[in-house]
Amino acid sequence: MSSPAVPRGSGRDAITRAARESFAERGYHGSSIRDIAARAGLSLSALYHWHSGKQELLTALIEESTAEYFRRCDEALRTAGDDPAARLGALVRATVEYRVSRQVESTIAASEWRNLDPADRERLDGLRAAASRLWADIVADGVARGAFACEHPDDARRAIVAACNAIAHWYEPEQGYEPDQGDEPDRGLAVPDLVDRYTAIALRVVDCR
Amino acid sequence: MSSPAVPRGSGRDAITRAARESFAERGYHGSSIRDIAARAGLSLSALYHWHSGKQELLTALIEESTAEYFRRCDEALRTAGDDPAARLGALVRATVEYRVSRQVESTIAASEWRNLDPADRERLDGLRAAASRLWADIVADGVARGAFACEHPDDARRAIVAACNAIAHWYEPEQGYEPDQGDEPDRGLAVPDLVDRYTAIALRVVDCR
Amino acid sequence: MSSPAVPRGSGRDAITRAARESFAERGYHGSSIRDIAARAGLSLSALYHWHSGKQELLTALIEESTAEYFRRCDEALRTAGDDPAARLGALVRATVEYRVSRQVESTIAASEWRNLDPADRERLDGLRAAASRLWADIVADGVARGAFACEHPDDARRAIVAACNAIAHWYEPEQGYEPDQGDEPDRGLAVPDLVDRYTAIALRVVDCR
Amino acid sequence: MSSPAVPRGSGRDAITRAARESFAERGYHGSSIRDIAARAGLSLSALYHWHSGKQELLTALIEESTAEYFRRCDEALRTAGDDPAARLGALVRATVEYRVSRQVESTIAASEWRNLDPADRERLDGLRAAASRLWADIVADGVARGAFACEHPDDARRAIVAACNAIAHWYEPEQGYEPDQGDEPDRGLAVPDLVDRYTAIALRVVDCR
DNA sequence: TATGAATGAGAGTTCATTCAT
DNA sequence: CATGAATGAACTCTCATTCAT
Repeated sequence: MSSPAVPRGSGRDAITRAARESFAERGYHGSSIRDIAARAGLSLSALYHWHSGKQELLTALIEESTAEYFRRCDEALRTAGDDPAARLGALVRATVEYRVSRQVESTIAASEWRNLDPADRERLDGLRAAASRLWADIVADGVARGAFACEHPDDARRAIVAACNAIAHWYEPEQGYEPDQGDEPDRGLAVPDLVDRYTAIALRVVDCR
Repeated sequence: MSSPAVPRGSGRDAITRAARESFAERGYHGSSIRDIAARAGLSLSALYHWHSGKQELLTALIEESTAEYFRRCDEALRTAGDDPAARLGALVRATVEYRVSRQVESTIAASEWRNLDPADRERLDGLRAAASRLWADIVADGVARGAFACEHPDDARRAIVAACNAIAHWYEPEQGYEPDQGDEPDRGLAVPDLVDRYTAIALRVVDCR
Repeated sequence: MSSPAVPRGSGRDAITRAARESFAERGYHGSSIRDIAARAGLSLSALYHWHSGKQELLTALIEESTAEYFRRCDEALRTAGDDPAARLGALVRATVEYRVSRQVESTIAASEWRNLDPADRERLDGLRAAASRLWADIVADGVARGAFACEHPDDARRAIVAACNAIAHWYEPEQGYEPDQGDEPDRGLAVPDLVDRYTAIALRVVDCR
Repeated sequence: MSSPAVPRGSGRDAITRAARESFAERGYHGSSIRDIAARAGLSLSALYHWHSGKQELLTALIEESTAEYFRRCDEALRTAGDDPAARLGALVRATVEYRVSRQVESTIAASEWRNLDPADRERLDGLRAAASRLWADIVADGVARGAFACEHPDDARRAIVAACNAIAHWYEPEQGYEPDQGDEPDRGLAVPDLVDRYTAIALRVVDCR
């Protein structure tokens, strides 16, 4: 009847995309796989042809996104040298860029973590803890070397991470569809500028000399 | 037959409590009204005797919690005088105290906001925006009067709010059940100390002179 | 609209009855719980109000029927005295009466045994083996005491049991709805007569002197 | 990629074999056509290339097996002479040999008969009735000629048939994989011996002089 | 020959809710 | 006040089958 919205053979991506949208809008438990399949322009059965179920859709999404975050952190720190401020800035940059480029996925990861199945959650909890350690080590090092003067490094770290993460909740990309709707001054802020701003904030939070 | 877990007449509260627990653990869509009734030690029908439905349980919880936040902000600002730093500190205190004393409810409010029914959501959106304005006005005022030197007041505001809000995700109250298990240095930190720490962070974020 | 086929509160039995019918007609996997609920004149949800699921319907049916068989065997042997022929006759009577009075359930038990869930199956396998031993002991005893002259007691036992069990496949109770349709001479044979016939056969199979 | 488990061109048989296994293990409605294809080491589409569907797999299996039973009965009776005992023995032999050599198929035929589609079922019902008549005629003849003294020929016939048919439920072929595991005395009994035993039983059941 | 992609119908089960008492 | 009984809609997932290549 109507021309098929999805070209033959490309069902997998269509479903992944639809799942991402639906999880973002309604949450995991609020999303029905019927809705996901419909969004993808496919039948319910096609979804099961490509994926093993609803849980797998969530797991794949979160896992891929979390892994990317780690890759970004790793790369950023590898080229950051030894200076605590530079290292802190590198991590801020990695986090901000991740939160902006993976705005939807990173938000889903944050809010639907508990809906991972236990085995996957445990595995990924490891990654999370490792990330937390990256931040903690840098702050501790900065304090130890007298670069950072903050009295409560753990709170500083948490504050910085929370601030960076929150970006995904409000940021709207540069070239939006409705540029005239300019009631939000930071709409369309370029990412490098955003990184600079949050790096500055982070350095103040740790009280960098 | 079995001794009633719930004293007569206190059914309403028992249900409210059970709903709070369940929403916190599994989210709104992940919670079943049967599970809530069971947690409360009551029958499904008793739940409907006291409340009009699942939606109402969520709305009441979020509304009450959000209203309390506003009361706290209001009171804090009323006694804060005119100094920008003092006013910012007052708002930080109100927010931190709220996030700690209403740890569970405030988290639910944040994550289940989208599941409010449209009418309620719209109404409460107004409160949210008002809160955002409280913060924004204080920061703007501080910048205008030269008390705060930060270049990007909106980002500063967002960072502070995010940091304060995040407290609910990790804070564990003072008198825990296992005080010896001291592997988390900030476990059981007293609330006034917490307020001081986050006030200091906030002042650094706005670059207060 | 139409008067309810099922009086309030009596849903449990209606469903049990419907499940028995459906399992008998179509087998376990061939029966849908939608069909079972419809046969019972109830909604799908009512089925789940009374039972925990399809599996439980099968298990309850088979378990109850199997237990009854054992009760019958037990009682029959308790009053049978010591004579091997009498004891064999007692077991034949118990089996025939069971197969006739529980015609449908016993057939389901036989054909759907493999669809029990593993835990239940294992438990009931114990009962089955015990029944087999009852038969085997009697035949062995009769042979040992020279009462039975058959050369292959295991085959004799199996033949007798198979013959008794098969009754459920063809027997039609005495007062049928259409007594004129007399093309089957044994239709409506009285149970005591049936017992006598099969007792005689059993005694010939073991070659009773 | 992977070495094909199934040699080219032998797909048809592989599927028939797999269907037989699956129907035997799980029953018709409990078997999925996907599982059958997987067992056969073929794709779902290959199954449909060779067969027209699930129903046909069942029909073919039952039909072929039932036809073979008739061939065996026919042949056995053709060479059996006129003596009632010899003729009864011939039918016992045909049945036992069939039940042993087609152990799996004959069991499926018995238990899945109702799942044949109506047209096929009706046709094959004719064969069944004819078989029943073969037995009945022989018994009646023996009784009429004074060779068999049993009082209830129909019950005798049913008992004999049931006993022979039951063999398929317990018999284990001669050359098992673990011949030492001799806890079942009749394991591996040679077929001619089995035939002798059941012939003897049958003759006792009809009370042959 | 043989395949991977796609489908509609239906499976068992759980949901929030209402009714009769 | 409070209950057990009952419901219809929706859920995730599997089914046998067909299509396009």
